[in-house]
Amino acid sequence: MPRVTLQTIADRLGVSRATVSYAFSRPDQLSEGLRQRILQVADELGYAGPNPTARSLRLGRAGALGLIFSETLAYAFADPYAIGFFQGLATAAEDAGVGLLILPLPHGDRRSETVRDAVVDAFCVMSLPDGHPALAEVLARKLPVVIVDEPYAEGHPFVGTDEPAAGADAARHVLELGHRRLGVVMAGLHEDGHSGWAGRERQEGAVFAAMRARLGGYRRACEEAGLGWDEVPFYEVARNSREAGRRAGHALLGRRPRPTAILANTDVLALGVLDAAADLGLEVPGELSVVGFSDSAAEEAGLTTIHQAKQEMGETAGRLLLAGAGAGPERLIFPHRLVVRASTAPPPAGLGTP
Amino acid sequence: MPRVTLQTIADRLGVSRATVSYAFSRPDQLSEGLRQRILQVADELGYAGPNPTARSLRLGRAGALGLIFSETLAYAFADPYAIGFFQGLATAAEDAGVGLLILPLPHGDRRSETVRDAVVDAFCVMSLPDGHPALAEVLARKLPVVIVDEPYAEGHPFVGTDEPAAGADAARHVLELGHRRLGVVMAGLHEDGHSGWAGRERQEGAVFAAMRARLGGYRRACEEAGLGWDEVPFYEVARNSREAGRRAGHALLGRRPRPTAILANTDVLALGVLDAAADLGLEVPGELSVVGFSDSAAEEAGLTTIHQAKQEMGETAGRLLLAGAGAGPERLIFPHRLVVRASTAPPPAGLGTP
DNA sequence: TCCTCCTTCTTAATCAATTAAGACCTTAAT
DNA sequence: ATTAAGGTCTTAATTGATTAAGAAGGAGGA
Repeated sequence: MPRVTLQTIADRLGVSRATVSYAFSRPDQLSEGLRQRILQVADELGYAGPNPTARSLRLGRAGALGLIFSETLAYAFADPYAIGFFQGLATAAEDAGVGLLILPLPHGDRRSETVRDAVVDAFCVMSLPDGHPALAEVLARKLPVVIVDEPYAEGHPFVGTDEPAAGADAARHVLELGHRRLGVVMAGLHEDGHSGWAGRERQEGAVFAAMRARLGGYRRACEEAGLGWDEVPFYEVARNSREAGRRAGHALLGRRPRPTAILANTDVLALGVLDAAADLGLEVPGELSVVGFSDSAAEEAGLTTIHQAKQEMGETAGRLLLAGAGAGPERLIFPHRLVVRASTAPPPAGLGTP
Repeated sequence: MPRVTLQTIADRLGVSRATVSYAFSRPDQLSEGLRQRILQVADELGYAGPNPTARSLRLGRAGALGLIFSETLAYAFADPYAIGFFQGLATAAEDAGVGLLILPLPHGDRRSETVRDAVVDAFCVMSLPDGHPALAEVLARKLPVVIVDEPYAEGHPFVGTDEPAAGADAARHVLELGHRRLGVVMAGLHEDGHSGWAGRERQEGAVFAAMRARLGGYRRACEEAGLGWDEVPFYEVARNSREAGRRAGHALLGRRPRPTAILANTDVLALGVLDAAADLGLEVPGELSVVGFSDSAAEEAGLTTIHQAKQEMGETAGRLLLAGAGAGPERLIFPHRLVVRASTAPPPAGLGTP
């Protein structure tokens, strides 16, 4: 079966290609009778309608927003924070009648033309590590771009959180409750798959800028409270999963003196820490306080966390992109908020502020 | 700033357009020296690389898989079953180096050209109600298609579950435990936003075919156990949310005689029913048994449910689509499995099988 | 009768690439 | 010296549409 195009139909009816095009896209440009005949012949020939790619080329618009994410798609869909953001982005796309093209980045160093070949009108870049080649590929496309959370790139529209302040708020909360023995667990610092205790070097060398900044916030709050950062055990995990959080929880809670408060990088991790506490028969918040981050899986578990306006961030990013490049290099920092629930309380008697 | 195309660069260097094209896509077709000069000029002129749309047109492939979903995107991202499926689909897309284009369907009857204009190589249609116009629009595109779960359309590749059997398995489980007083809550039967008790008519007239079939499974098991279907209170909810499940739970548990077992259409709904039981101080599974569906949010809650191979279904759908239309009208029914956890047990003494 | 205005359709330029086939020149072998 | 083979670049066809401008014809008014 040969391809059926506008021309096929035109030839069959002895009219010009333009006429057939008008029959589909501008009914008022031709007589109703001819239009009906065209539509009928199109149907008989099994014409699938004007080719979208050709249309796209001619009209100069793709009708889609590209979304770049550092993790595999499967992983992205498993992260509640990301999903919240996607929901917002999707809402904006929906309102504008454009699609959302999720672009897989090959995980190894397998070269890919994904970004180069993506048929999109704009790109949303989310959570890429410092120096990830995909950012350069995106910028090379010279389309409107907005970067979400990381990496920090001068001169490009950005949507994110005041990470140092948010991190400090989380830490300050338990410090003000009187805790002096903190522990920290973070996911998403590096891409090398390493899990375990992390010293100064791995902390400061984290390739995900937002997490590095968040960590800086934790640290500043501790130091301002007179707590030496080196006294705070720091556990790094490769994956943001509940199970990883549990293992980290066991590591942290196995230390002597045992921490009375644990700060987790994400809610999912925090839930894992709660699992570990349950394994050990530790009462939360009586014997252990836990703080999460993002308010993405926290409510039902009664987790104290930092709330982020994920959906609004997504919607805003979407609207920025759809408004085109004219918007200029805006830098939108969304407000966060400490949400105190049932996972934090003052430390057990005798273990708090002297 | 005028557009920079291959031709611009060709003119600047006094070479042909073809040569410039080769410089980008087939380096072995020209001397390294010229190639470098071309690349340099391209850089100087701010050339963004070969236009993907034009490329797509010429090559006859879009590099994307279209995904159609009946709900708004925001809602789709909130449904764990859908997310599981997406993960699988995304994995397949990732492996093939193509993107996943999520297409918003306008919710009202606002006409849209989304499907007609989507630049994709194939479509995955998921959970559309009977007679939804989007299916016709998709079929009109004459691209490879696979339908997931619903609607049932003869002659098109299908990926789904044996819903009648799965529904029956869920019901039979509690019936075999000895329960005689059942209650049912289901989401996703209609699109009219109605919540409340649903009689024969609304049950049999459900526009979502898979849910209709699942319901039929519940019913058959009951009747085979000698239980009249009309004796089983049936509550329908408009949205698949935990909160809706809770309200339905209160309605069902407010009846006298009170049901000793409740079958829920989805895990999310089942969690809501558990909330309602907790509100009423009912012990689960001592005083009430609850069965969910999909095994999407069930594990941590200890919920008995029907496990579905969401991810494999997604991966398979993706591979079918990427293999092209040659695959023929396959009909793949994935196995399901009753997973018994801590939310089901025999009914309280005296309330079970005579 | 002549002019104007519509309606309906056609002409042809344009969107931005890819690629088979051919032309031209150099090198090496016979 | 002749021929074949390679390497390098060009020509031109092709992908499938959109749309401004123009042409042809008929209707209506002066």
